[in-house]
Amino acid sequence: MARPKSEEKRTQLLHAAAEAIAQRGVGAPTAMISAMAGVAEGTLFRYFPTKEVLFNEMYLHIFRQLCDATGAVLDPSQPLLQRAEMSWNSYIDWGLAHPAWIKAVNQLGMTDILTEETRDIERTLFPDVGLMEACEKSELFEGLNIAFGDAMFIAIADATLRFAAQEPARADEYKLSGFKAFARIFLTSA
Amino acid sequence: MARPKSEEKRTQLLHAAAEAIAQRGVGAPTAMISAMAGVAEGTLFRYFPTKEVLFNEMYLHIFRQLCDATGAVLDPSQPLLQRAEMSWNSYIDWGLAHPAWIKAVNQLGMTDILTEETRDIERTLFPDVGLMEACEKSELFEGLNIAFGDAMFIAIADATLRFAAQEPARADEYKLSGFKAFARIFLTSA
Amino acid sequence: MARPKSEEKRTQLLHAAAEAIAQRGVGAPTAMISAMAGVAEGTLFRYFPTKEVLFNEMYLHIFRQLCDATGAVLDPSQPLLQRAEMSWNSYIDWGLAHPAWIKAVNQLGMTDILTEETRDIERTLFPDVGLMEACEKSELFEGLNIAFGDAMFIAIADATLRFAAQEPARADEYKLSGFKAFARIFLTSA
Amino acid sequence: MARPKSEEKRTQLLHAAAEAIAQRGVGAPTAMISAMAGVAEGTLFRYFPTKEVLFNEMYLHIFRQLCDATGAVLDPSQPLLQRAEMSWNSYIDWGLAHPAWIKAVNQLGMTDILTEETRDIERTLFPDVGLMEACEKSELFEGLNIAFGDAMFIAIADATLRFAAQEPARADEYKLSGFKAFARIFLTSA
DNA sequence: CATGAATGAGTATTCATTCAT
DNA sequence: TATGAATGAATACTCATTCAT
Repeated sequence: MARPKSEEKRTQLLHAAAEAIAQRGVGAPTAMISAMAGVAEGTLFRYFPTKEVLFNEMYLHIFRQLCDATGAVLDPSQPLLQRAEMSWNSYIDWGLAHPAWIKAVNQLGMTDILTEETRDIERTLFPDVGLMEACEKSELFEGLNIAFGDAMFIAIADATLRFAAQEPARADEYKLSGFKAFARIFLTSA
Repeated sequence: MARPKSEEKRTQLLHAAAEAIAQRGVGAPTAMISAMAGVAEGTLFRYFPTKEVLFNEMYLHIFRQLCDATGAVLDPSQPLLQRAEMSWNSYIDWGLAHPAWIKAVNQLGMTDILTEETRDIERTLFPDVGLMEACEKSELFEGLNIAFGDAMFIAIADATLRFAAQEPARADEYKLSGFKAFARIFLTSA
Repeated sequence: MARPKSEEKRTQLLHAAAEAIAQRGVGAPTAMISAMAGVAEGTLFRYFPTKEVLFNEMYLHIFRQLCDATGAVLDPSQPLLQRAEMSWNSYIDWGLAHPAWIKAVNQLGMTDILTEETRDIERTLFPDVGLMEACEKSELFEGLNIAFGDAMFIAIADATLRFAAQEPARADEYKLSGFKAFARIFLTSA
Repeated sequence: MARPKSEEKRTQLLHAAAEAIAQRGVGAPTAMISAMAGVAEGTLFRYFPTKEVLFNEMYLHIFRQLCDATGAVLDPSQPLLQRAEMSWNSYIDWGLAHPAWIKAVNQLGMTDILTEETRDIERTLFPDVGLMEACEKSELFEGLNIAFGDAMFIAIADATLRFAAQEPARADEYKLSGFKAFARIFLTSA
């Protein structure tokens, strides 16, 4: 269908929305978003029918980028440990490089603004680092939801990110320690 | 004095605020909060000068309760593993018993509404499960911020909580698996 | 009738009201006034049934003081010119000594808060400097409202006061020049 | 551009503000003002960011009109006496024709709502009737602020206006007597 | 009589959305 | 299609007044 004219403006709006949420929370006015995107107030609504739709699409847009960064480095021929570490490092690096986006996504994620549909798509998106399989095999997570592994990955990574962002000088140490901690969960032979 | 300001109303407002945030996010109207607390709109502002102050105090109030629950079970004579498990279980149990409060605290925690002062007090509050000491001794976290351990505890517990809350029938399994995973980080002999 | 207990509190409230209006205009909250008077919020309403009544009584109270100061110096045995000058000087001196009260009275005077009754009493209060008689006799004001003279006195004095207050160092010069100007109106032989 | 902001609406808001202040004082609600202007409540704030700004701009707008009326009749070739009388008459006529505006301006003028900037501009605006020069030359006002003359003009005119407005049938008599009184100050040969 | 907690109507301002240009 | 002026419902906070203590 007639996707509105400028794909560029769409992207600008998406990014502006993320930036605005990072700065002012989900209460950030649409007028602020359109201003940051360099378009008129009304234009925003030609690309997204409501603020909520904009936020949902923004969430997936950013999450997709995060997943791209995290998944791009996956080499199926490598063993789980290596793959996991590559992904971990990419995740942390991406997070450090895009603090506003991380903040926006985390903030939005706590909210009921995200629709069930968005949550469904989100689950689809996270790259298969091998944790689901590891989850299934692990006597620790036997029988539990296979997304539990990914959730741990993200939970620990986000905590790590917070400390790394606060002490940039030692970001690498946090990155490494965080991963080692994470690895112990999945890669320790009982 | 004419009538002392009612400690009960204060508490009702605090709890109403938590409930309201859980239901409608930080944009929840003060009118909704006062209604839920069973007081007049203006009364809220005799107890808390602004919405932000209310939210900050609410955050600490709830966090304090959470810490009380988590820390009450600590028995210094027990070894770290046991202490950690007791606290872990209390945390998860408390979280399952108060889903709205957990949601409110998490939501508020992502926000810039919390002042630096609130954050400072928060750090003071979390009970000493022994993770800071473990952090310092661990070769994993050597030299890093000693709050990293507590952060991991909370990050993993919150992730666990989310899954447990979603599948209440297996809450105990999640609780146990979550703890085992956490324990591997701190209690694995390298 | 049972005038409420403390005449002192009544006066404090009156003065506090004047001060509050000077500082914040007629929108000054009753709570501010009671605080400035050193009494509880509710106490104000035991002395004055409404804010408007308080303001009306305050207006007359202050105006009465002003008139006392202006009229006290009148010596009926002196000729008009001297009497007028004495009064003029007292008015200006009193105004310079009580800037907040002048401000409050002027501010309130422009407002519809003052009742017709208050206005009536006010007219009664201004001391008879002799201007009414001078008015009647003057071919200038023949047949016009005899209060016109007092109004001129006050109008010119207030303007003088504004300049004198702004340049306190030359207050005396303004006082003298203002009076001379005023005198030309009434005391010039056509 | 979508639609230019309407200069007409701006003016309507300005006039509505004056009318509202005349009727209800500076506490007049913005909702009342927008209603009187025939626009939506929110529209007011697209033209003036705050009520205070609106009031300041209104003050200057009205004062400018008053000055235009008063100054338009000035003919530099005429002697001071004639010029002053022309201006005086215009002032009184304008005031009688726009009682609400006069009331609004006087009310606002007593208030701290007017900024220092507004006061500065105001001083700039009053037409040069020749009183400043007369002030300088007069032995009466020698060395004093040259604005003293204008202040007297306005003070006496406003007092005159009040009486004239109250007895419209004799407005002309007040107008003439007021001017004669004023003239004695400046135009009496010592 | 004095107090100050409680009230709820009232107010300035914001903001998502619409629509005339 | 893009714009931004216009809208009015929604919201945080204030304040005169009441009344239980």
